[in-house]
Amino acid sequence: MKYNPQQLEAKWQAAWDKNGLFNVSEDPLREKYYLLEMFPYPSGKIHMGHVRNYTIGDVIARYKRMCGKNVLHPMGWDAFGLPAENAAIENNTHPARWTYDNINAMKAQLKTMGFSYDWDREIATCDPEYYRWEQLVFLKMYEKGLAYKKRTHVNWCEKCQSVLANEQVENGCCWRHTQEEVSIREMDSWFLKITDYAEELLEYCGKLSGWPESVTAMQKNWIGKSRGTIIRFPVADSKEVIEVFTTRPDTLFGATFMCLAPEHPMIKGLIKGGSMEAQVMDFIDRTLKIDSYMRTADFTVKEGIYTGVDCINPVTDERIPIYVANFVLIEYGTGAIMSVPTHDQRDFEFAKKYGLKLRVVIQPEDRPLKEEDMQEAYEVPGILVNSGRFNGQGNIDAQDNITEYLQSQGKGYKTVKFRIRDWGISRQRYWGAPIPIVYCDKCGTVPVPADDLPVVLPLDLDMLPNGGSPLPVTQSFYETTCPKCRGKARRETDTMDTFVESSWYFTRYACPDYNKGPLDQKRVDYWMPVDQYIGGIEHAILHLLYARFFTRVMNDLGHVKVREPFTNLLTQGMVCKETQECPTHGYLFPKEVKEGRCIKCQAEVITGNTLKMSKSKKNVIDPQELIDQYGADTVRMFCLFAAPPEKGLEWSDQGVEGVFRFLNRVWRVVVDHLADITGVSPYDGAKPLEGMARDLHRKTHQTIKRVTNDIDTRFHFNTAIAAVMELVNEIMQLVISEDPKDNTSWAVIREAVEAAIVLLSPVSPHITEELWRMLGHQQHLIEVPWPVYREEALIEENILVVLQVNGKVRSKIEVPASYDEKQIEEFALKDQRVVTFVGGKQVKKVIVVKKKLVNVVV
RNA sequence: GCCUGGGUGGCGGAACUGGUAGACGCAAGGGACUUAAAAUCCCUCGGAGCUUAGUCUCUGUACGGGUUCGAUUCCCGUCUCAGGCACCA
Repeated sequence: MKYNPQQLEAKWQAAWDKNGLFNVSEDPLREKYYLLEMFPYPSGKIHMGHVRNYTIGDVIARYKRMCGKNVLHPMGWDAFGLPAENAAIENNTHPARWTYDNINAMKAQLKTMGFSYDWDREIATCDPEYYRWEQLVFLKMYEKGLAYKKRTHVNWCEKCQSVLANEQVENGCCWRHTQEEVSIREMDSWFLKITDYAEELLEYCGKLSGWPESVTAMQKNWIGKSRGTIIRFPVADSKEVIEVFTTRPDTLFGATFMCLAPEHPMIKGLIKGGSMEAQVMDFIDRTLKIDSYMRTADFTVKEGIYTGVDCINPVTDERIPIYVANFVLIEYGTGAIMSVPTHDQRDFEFAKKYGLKLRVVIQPEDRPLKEEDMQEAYEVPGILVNSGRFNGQGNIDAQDNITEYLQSQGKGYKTVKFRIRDWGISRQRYWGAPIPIVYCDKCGTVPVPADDLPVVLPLDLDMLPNGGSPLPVTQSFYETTCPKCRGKARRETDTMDTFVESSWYFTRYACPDYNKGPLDQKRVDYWMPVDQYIGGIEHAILHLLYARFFTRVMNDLGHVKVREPFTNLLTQGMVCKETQECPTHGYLFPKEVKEGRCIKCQAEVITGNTLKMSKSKKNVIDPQELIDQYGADTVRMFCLFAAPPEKGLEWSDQGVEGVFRFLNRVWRVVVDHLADITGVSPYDGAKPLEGMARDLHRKTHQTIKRVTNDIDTRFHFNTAIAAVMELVNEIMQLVISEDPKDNTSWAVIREAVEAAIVLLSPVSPHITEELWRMLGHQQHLIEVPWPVYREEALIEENILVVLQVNGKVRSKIEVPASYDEKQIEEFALKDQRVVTFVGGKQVKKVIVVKKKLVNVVV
């Protein structure tokens, strides 16, 4: 009987489905385990990245289930988003139609992979029954001031025809359109007040012990807390005061000029009627025309202009000039800085360029520092000089002392600044959740009453050919009555960033059918938090930070008990493959290459770098084709075997072959000896064993131990699979080379075969299920308890001891395991090769490591 | 520049707390079976050396040092790759 994966996989998937094998409910008597993979955007087809992500998750889900946990393992769809609108225009269809067709297609594909999802909990975020609760949460946030609208400078992507959040801008470009530079526009926009939670989000980064440090480090970086001091500089000959933010108050006595951001609101007033008014305005106009990416690029030359106005250094009482400078950022600190050219490299360069004064206020301990000799700023610790009463203090101590002094004089105060800014969620898009707000000429901004929710996204309208949102031109949508005065009013036509949906979907999985509120507290409290979350590293900041923020909001609103959503996080690496390029036809799909040549022109194909699989580079493998050829079990196993999950996975067609060969070996070892194996019960440890049977029995239990350890504590599925491969190799050896005739040997073989099947079942669930039934079992494998190794089976009568002389391996001996250290040492010193290498020299020292090694030092 | 994480055979990767470096797999080479091929099975496989071809010797985990009886593993320095942040005052 031949291994026919397609046929038996379909059979078992149907059986699991029919029995509702993966559907779960709350059971207070059992320990819960919530395993979650990041839900996909329904683009139409699953790709290798999905397959890897979901396979890793499925192995853990099945493993935990076999260990007796009540496992929640749901799946759903991040269903709003721009591609649906573009596709709708292109194919003359509707985003909803396109989205739901894609969901159906992808769901069918996921089912052919045999993943153990509870499909009864499926969520699509574009369903009004989902986003109505999101709208409700938005209204509650609005009430508490956590959602607000303001006119401000925002990031605009021309391709998206929409505003983007700061987190969605990468290297000055849109995160979805990496070639599209983001421009700055001034617009009305809705924001969520993530900055209220900045301190806590940062603090908990240090407590997320189940997260990779790289991710928490990135988040810390993004939140960007810095402690510093606000210092008030009076404007000379005026009552005005300019506040600056600095992290280096210790250098205050060396501040010899000030710089303002071009957008600083006080500039116009300061220069009005002054000698420099026209020139300064011209400079500001020129600077602001340059887009923000170019303006802040590191190669942009530092430039500034004197305003003609001075201010007073509050500790030296000296008049210092005020400049406007292109490198000062309005959004950080106060948009004004005090400049200390002697101890800050940027200020040093600026001062040299414009001939400004230098004053050393920190002296190194080993050499004198003089202003006229300086080639660069002195930025490391030292002792304060030229700093009045603070002279002689170490500069680190002086930071607090000077701040306290300023505070006592009313000239400044200690403060904390964050880099993170509020989350801009307005999108000028159609295919998203409507923001439940109404604008009334009389009453102003009015929230939609909770009873009127959901504000349903209308489906009966046509897309605009230019790609813009049809909502602002759809009268039936935007025309409404004011909930307060019943007069004519206009609906908000912006929709929410799709990251809002993904910020709470994981809680909704606990109660997807609940219709009295966003969350059914009882069920959510049972399942939350997510015990293990798995997804791509690309969401290190975006989704994972938003979700942590949103969970805190939901907690403050009383919807969930937890404050952190994800206890453990696994970020899997990308799936990569080398690119192939034809000199005339550009990048080629693997199919377009035959024997190293382009099938269109026969030119020799250039093999390029190994890069993340992407359609644009055409270095993609369609998982469906692999499933059709080898079956899901092979595809799943290869994804796990080729590399540990957090590392990149390099695609290898031969590697897939190899895994397929292995599964065939497992198949044959059972099928070819079915009568012999089923003729006995698995070895139970009662009868003493010897020879190869004893070795195999030991190997079986060693393998159980290794695999359990690899999966449970390390998620190193590659070594777990390797361990089972070793076991299968040993089974084959006994079956083929020894050709056993006795029942005891077959009983040991049966024990080993069953262990191999059960241990492999989370990885390749179909073939193992089939073999398990062949052996006469009735249960589904997922209902079989995870095997436990027997300690006594691991005991070895002889152990191998490595003998070293001066740290070099010279011999290996087998000694009875019962030997103590003294006996082993005696044995080692008598070993012929050890004697040779000692060569009659004086033995200085003998190190004995129990059951492992002896090192003789001469 | 700063913050993470890496660098081990021809390749993907093992080596868990410092104790035999290279598990497992791929590729390659040789052999068995076969009229032949496929499939399958067996053997070899880091490098160099050899008057004893071995249970041999030397060498080898990016590079240079150190600690240790012993270092892929710990410490210091350097190079390099990947990801993130970056004129943040």
